[in-house]
Formats: sequence, C-alpha cells, structure tokens
Amino acid sequence: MTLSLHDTLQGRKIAFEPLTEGEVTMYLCGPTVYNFAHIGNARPAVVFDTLARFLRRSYKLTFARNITDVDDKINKASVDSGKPIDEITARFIKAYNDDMGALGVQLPDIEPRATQHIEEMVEMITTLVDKGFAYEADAHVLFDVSANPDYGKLSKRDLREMIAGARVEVAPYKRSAQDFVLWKPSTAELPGWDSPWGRGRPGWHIECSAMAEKHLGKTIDIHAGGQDLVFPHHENELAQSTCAHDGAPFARYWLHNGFLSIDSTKMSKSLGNVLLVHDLVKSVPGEVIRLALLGAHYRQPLDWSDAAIDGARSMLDRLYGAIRGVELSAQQRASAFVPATVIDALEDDLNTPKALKEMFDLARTLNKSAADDERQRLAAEIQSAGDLLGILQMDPEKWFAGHGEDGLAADEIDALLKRREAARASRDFAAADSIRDQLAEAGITIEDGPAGARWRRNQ
RNA sequence: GGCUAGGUGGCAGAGUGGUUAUGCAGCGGCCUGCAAAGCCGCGGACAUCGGUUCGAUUCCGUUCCUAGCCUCCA
Repeated sequence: MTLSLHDTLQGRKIAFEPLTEGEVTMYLCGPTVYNFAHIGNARPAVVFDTLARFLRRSYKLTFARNITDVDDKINKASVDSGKPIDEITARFIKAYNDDMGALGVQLPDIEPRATQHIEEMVEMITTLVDKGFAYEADAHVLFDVSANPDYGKLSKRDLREMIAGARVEVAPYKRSAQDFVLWKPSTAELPGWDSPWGRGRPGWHIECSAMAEKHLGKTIDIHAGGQDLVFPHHENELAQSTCAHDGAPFARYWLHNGFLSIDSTKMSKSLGNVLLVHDLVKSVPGEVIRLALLGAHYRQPLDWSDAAIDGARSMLDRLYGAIRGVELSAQQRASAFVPATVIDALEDDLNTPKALKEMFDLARTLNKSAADDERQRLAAEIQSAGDLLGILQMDPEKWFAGHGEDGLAADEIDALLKRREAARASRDFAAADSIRDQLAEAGITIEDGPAGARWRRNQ
C-alpha cells in the first residue's frame, strides 16, 4: 500500500506522490502570536507533526510552519497591555514552542516569520498589480477576485452567490465585495514598512504565499491547516500564488483537520471555555493530551472533555503496562521496525485510531506471551510505533510512578511493600492487606507478579 | 438562508455491500491467600423514511438533528 491523503481541493482521498521524487515540501499555517495557544490550536500542530514524522521515514521532508507576528490582534494586545509588540510576539513564540513541545511536537525545519518577509510580500504584490490581478485604491492594494475565474474552487463556493448573499458592509474602495486586502496603510503608531503604496503593512493572506514560495518553491506538495482556514485564508492564498505564478499549481495536496469543541460546545472567549495548553499541561501529562488529539481521525470533529482525557490516559496505561518490565537493549530498541499493520493504517490518510488498534493488538499478544525473545520483539515494535505517533516516550516505570510530588515518596512505598512481602511470606494476610489499604488510600495500587510486587500511582 | 462535513453499541472511536474493530465501562470465568494487572468469554450498534440489490450500517435519494464556514478564528 502507498500513502493516500484526503485533498480538500478534489474532495477525496488520492494517492500521494511528491513533485520531486524522494522529497516532500509541507507548509502549515502556524500561530498568530498574541496569546497562549489553546487546545484547538494544538490539534493541527499535533496532527501534522505526526504526518511530518511519518513522511520523514520515506522522504526528505522540508516542513515549514510560519509565525504570524504582524497582525491587528497583536497591535491590539500591545495597546491593551502597554507592552511593545516585539516583547509580546517574542514571549508568545517561546510559549507556543514550549507548550507544543510538551505535547511532543517537534520543531519544523523552517519557522518563517512574517515580519522578516515584508520584502518578499511587497514583491509578490507588485507582481500581482503588474499582471492585472490587483489594484491600488485609497492607499490599499486589493486582490481583484473577478480576475481569477478559479476563485472559490477550494472552498467550493460560487462567487456570484457569495456576492448576492454578502451581508457585510463593503469598504467603499473595493471594486467587489469579495476583493481582499494585500496591503493596507498604517498610521504612525502602527507597525509599518515603506512600500510603493506608502507606509503600510501586509494583509493577512499574503504572508503565507510569499513565505511558501521563498522557502519551499512555487509549487509545494502539502499545505495544511485547520478546516476553518479553507475560507477565506487558503482560498485567498491559492488565488494570490496561482496568479502571481502564471497558473503554476500552488499546493498539490490540501489537508485540513476537523474542528475541536469543548464539552460539546464551541470554544469561545465569550463562553469562557477557552482551554489553554499552557494551563492544561500543568495537570495533564503531555502524552495524554497528544493521544486524546490523535484518538479521533484528524478530519473528524473532536470533542474535548474530561472523559476524553481519561480515555487517553487509560489507553496509555494499557500500552505502558504491556511494555513495562520488558528489558530492551539499546540495540534491540534501535533496530526495531514499525509493524506493517501500523504503517498501513497511517498510510490510509493518517488513520491514527486504526494505528492505535494495531498497537493494542500487539500489546495483547505481548501480554499473552511467555517467551522473552517474542516479548522483547513486540515491545520494541510497540515502542517504534509510539515513536512515530509521539507517544510512549517515557520510561514505563516513570509513567506509573506518576509525576505528583504530593503523597508518598517512592522509597516510602518500597519500604511498605517490603513489609507487606514479609507479612505475606509469613501468611499474615491481615497485616499485608492493611498495608495495601494504607497504600490505596495514598493513591497507590499494588500489582503482584512473578517478579514480586510493583506499584502504580493512580492519576 | 447558502456551502461543506457528520450522525455507529453505556461512553470514546475505526471500518465494511453478506463472518471480530479497538480502548474504557458492565457481566461471567481463569489466575491470585484476597485483590490489582493480565488472559478467556459474553452482552450490546450502525439517526429517519424510501430506493437499488439475492442481500445495506456500508451505494442513491428524503426527512430530522449536529458542527464548521459564509466576518477575525486552528
């Protein structure tokens, strides 16, 4: 089987073939850095990090994830807080990478920033004006949607219907309601750069077109982001890039992840249910969050809840429980391969729930097996699959020891276990059970096995 | 209102034109001094109404419902 991916433009799953054999270019729309990332922002980061890991197995991948560091929301945050823009963006760029890092998201190969690509944007806008796809009006430069007959193809929108149904107030300088801003003027207080159209700043969409071209080329293989970016952001990027490049395809595969809700309701500031990753990682292990995000197929809607967190934790308990106590040499670990069943699942449009199912099958076989060599082989395979999904990165003992400093310390637990063992040896089960009760009260569960008793901290 | 996705067992969540998803929870059994973990087994599902078909949860259409987009948004 070969990799197939669901392409938004074609609306179906298609076999993946990169433009250049053996190499893949991928661009993901990253954060606008004016606040901490919320759990909804984390979904594309985790999902496409997983895709990047998978692609790196077979291709030389160049993965770019941009940072939008010029934006009216940032300007507003600066005014509201009284802090300079640079300070705000620097702070939240670091917070974003720290928080995503806690979820096992690896840094992309390139992390281009909008403010460092103003020149490229001005160049592309100039090209669009010269070629008749954009016009200057009232110190703005606008993309002329009517000059691009393909406009609306990605988001499957009919331009005429959109114009007819437009409810928003149309800026007077626009020729058509659907025209969008490439460049807009800045006041003295706002960030701005000199341009052929006066001092100003870029519109939202142009940065991705300009940065994708600079770092990945005129035609990129994969362009990814959240479903809500399909329109207008990606539709506009597509229009700009295609028109600036004389019709050369912009992205060969458009990938969009489904939306995330919280307790079945939309996450929104007004409802006060915006869940920041920055806060969540304080009480929930990063791998649990990551697995909760990968537990549903990336294009499906996902509802975030305590039950979803508990479910992910249970799944990790089961997988860690299977590989716990299986000693692997560094060589065994390094030479292990990812099972074909897991690869097959991921090749089918990144079917992570199916991949997990295959891992559980391996775990069951491992649990049943008494042969050390088979147990080691299976544990190594599960670990390798975990590497691909970005889970099972901890020492199983550490996983079950928990991360809470509260409660009994590990050596206290071990001392109690020793006393219990002694009581059991002399068949004083009342004493043994009283120790077990004492531990249970402290949130410790005992598991007796052939190799003696081991324990786990209840989360 | 328009567009685009969905509606699967108690919950989460894959998949398929006719035999098992899987995880959690529940029930029975094995193991255990008793538990826990693990193993074995069981129950329980494909929103609705039609159509195509020898046969549909799976294809087509209707209805209802949900979400996203149509305005900044992952």
